Amino acid sequence: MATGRTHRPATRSRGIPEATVARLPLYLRALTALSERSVPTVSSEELAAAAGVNSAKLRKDFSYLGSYGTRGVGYDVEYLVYQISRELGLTQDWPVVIVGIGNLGAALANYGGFASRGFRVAALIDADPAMAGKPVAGIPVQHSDDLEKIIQDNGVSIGVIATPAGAAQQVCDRLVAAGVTSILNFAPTVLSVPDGVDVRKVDLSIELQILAFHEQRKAGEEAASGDGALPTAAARSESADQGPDGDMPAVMPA
Amino acid sequence: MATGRTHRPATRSRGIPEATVARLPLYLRALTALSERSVPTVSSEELAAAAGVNSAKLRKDFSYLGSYGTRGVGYDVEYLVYQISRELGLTQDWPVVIVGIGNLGAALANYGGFASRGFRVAALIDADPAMAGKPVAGIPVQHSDDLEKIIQDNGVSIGVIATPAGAAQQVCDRLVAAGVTSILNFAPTVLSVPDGVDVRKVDLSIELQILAFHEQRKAGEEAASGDGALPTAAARSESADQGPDGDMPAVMPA
DNA sequence: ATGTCTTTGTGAACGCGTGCACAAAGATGG
DNA sequence: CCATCTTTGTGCACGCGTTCACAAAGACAT
Repeated sequence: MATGRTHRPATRSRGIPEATVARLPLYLRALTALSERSVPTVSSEELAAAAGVNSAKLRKDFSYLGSYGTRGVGYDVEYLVYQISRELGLTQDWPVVIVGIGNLGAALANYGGFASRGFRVAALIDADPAMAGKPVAGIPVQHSDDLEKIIQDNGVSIGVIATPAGAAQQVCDRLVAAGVTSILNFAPTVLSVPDGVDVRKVDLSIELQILAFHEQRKAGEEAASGDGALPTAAARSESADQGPDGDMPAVMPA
Repeated sequence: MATGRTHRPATRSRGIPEATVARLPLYLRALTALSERSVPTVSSEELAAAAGVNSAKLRKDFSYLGSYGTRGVGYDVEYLVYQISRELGLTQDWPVVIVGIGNLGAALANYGGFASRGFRVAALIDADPAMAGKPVAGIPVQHSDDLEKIIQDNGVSIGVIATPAGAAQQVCDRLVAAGVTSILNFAPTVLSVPDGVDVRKVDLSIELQILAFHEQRKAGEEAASGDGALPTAAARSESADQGPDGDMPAVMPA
């Protein structure tokens, strides 16, 4: 998994644990798949298997939302889809801006899974004047000079940062000042934001490093790294079960 | 953050907690930045601030690696960079294959932050015959028919899946059968893998949904959703502190 | 050498998340 | 209406992760 919670005092919002919130989208995806197959009800056991979690955990998660199941039967798929969607705030439209239209930004802009989840790419913003006006994914790129106006005109509260690390904090500050209160950060930097602003971070490099750690453990051990030979301070390394909407990865062209 | 741990029995590898492992790359990035500014030593307080964590947590994390600090002074930057790199297995070369060269796969292939961390894109693989031979990021795309041979010839143990969800499990199975034991999955699907194989998942859609949840909490509450009016089952919704290498987000062209 | 001052390393307490195991609830059949 | 069977909802215990707070360790000055 490529996630990491940033700047979140583990504040349990109205009794729903953060860990549960993080799993709701997972359940929702599995449920939507069932819904498309016109499955009327599902047991916690089946749904848990589809979502890849423990069934007891799933039931406990749902218990935070209320008692939506029927004992002896299971959960009504359609009803549960609605309840989770509502809880996640997906029944409303969320305009989103993407800042930094490089390779990644463009890939994000092309992602088709936004709309089906209530997210709408309201604008693409880049600092490069040469990009301005050029359409990406059918949306013309706008220059970052107009960032504040774009945010306000569209009532945007969620921003995606896909700029180089050096620009991320500055972009973040402007987004926040303009009214954005939730940020998804792809830049490899720790963003500092005022209280009340949520930041979530996606960092491929970190994910790979975590995999490498475990990989080393699996492969190694017998390789017996010379633990004794500690280097001096100068010895630095030179260093098919298809989702409903999401038939594509998070970032995929149509 | 766009991460989610998948299929990991919280097995504490040789005493290093999983949560600590997930933070090591963060420390490493901060340390590398200090190293580039030729800062010789750093205190836990300073480093923690740079990495965006609590200083006590950082010290405890480091304590799992050993006693690398000097009381009254702090940590030797270069030495710590080396120790963490070694612990994460970044002192060796990790050949990686990317399967699914769509928008995202291409963006990943162009990511420059791989090499500086010991990761090397050994091959790009796609199922589309039209893609075969076409260079992406200077690397010719190979057809998925040759997947097994590519894995084995290059000694690849880490695979990145950037295919549509429908193909992900099948690709995963083939990767695993060919010898891959760590997978970074960008497809919105729960992958099932045998024991001994690590899977980490990156899902943009989930991250946005989590943000939407908190956003709704912040904006809402007074919006007073009509909780009483429960819909029938049919009422479904229609639905600049620059990192060293990582001057770019995880996925950015050179 | 002695004292002071800074910073590490960690013992201990606390809180969250997980999973077990079971009682309560309801469906279903006779 | 009663018995049986399935599945939920949850009380409880356990373990991991976080944080506090402080003793131990060393640098540095005198």
